[in-house]
Amino acid sequence: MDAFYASAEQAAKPSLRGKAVVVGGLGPRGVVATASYEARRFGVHSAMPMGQARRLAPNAAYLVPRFGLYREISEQVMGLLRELSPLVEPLSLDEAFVDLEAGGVADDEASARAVGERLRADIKAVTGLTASVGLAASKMLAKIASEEAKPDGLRLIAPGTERALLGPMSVRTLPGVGPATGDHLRRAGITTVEEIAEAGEDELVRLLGKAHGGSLYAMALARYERPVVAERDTKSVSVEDTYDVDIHDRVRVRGEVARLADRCVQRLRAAGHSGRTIVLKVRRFDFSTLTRSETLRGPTDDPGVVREAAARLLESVDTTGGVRLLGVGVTGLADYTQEDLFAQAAADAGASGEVQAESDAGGEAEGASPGEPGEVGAEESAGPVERRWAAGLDVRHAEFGHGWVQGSGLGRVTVRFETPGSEPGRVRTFRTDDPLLEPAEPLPLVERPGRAGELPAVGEAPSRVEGEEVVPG
DNA sequence: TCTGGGGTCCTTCAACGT
DNA sequence: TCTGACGTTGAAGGACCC
Repeated sequence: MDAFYASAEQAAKPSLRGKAVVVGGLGPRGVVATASYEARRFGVHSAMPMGQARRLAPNAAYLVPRFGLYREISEQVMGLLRELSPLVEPLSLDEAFVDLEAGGVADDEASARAVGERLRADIKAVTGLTASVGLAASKMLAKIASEEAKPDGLRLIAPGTERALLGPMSVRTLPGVGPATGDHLRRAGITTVEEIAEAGEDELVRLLGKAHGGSLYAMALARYERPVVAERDTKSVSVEDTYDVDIHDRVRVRGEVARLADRCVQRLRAAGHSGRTIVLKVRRFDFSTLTRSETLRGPTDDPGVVREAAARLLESVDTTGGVRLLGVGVTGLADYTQEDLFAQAAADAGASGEVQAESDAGGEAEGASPGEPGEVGAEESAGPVERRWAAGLDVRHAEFGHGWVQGSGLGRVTVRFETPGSEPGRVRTFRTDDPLLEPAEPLPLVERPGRAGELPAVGEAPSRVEGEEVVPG
């Protein structure tokens, strides 16, 4: 999908169409998740500190991400892909590989193009958003093709033309070559893909190690082929928080670690997993990051056990000077727990109460949208609940209807009243505690057809390929 | 007002068992 | 009994991706 989060926001908010939109963390330490193409013209790009983005594009709309909405759109798109082939490998919410051959698509250029174009049309019809398709003989090439196709295009790399195409490209084009590897290669005098091929496998392995060097060499020769894997097992679950201000108070650090452990276990359980290795992550005031881990005798999904392990690990970490980030993770996942194996009876009596009591001290209401970043809600502090309205979130006003938060502060919240299907709407300002104003769910970007078949093309042979692969037989 | 969050994979080193 | 080779595991860190 093209500039996925930003495009979704533009589709949801008519007044933002054609405007610079930046989605990401809005706090003092936020970074850009996605910038619309209009914002990119100002030099704003993913992973850029939000402060820098605001300096470059002061008039852009800055919005908090709404993962619930993106997930829904993603599922629609993945559904279209699965109609194309049983072999669909999602890479993220907005990207996936599809093995067209496994879907019975004829192995010729015209057929592939036809499928790709129909897919793009179907995605547009179902989600209202544009997608780009890369077609090639391997995942790596399909990915490069899709990058070249953006925005809103299709690119096919014909068999036999791969090396000529890749040769002059920067090594950074290859997936897996980031800033560090790029630098490493540059110091060795290698800046293009062709130069990787010329250097030879031994030299690449010497420079980058067996795995990385070997795969990069294969990529440069366009010989890097890995199958599309539909079902990937999750290997770890983790949660982490960056704090607006460094935490110095050791007691507070302990408290945060306990909270993170609980949140991690919630996620672990929701995924139906347990895990054996507990990992604590600490990023200190100077951005140095360290991890400490401990492997238990057996897998657990007990919040108390994870919390205690995380607390033990914290004892070996010096936090004087302050910490900016804390995280707790679990790896070595299993789908049973040590506790399952015995003491089930005892657990029924005691442990179930424990589980309830601890995960949400603030009550059970969190279940619906736990910890969604930027959600409207109370800080976990004592005292009266002050509602915070994050920019971009949906709201409903009893009198004016559906809208979204344009901004808030000084006890006021500004709302623009519009919906995906409406004209750009009017803006009104309310007190943050206005009883007529409440958080709302996102509206669908496209009017649901309701009666299937009314829209002719949809469902014909939809799918979407951000990368796809046709493994040569 | 530099640098998020949630992942994956790889490398290195140490400890341990055979 | 000592030593070395080798495989496996665990711990820690780094690079990369979206």
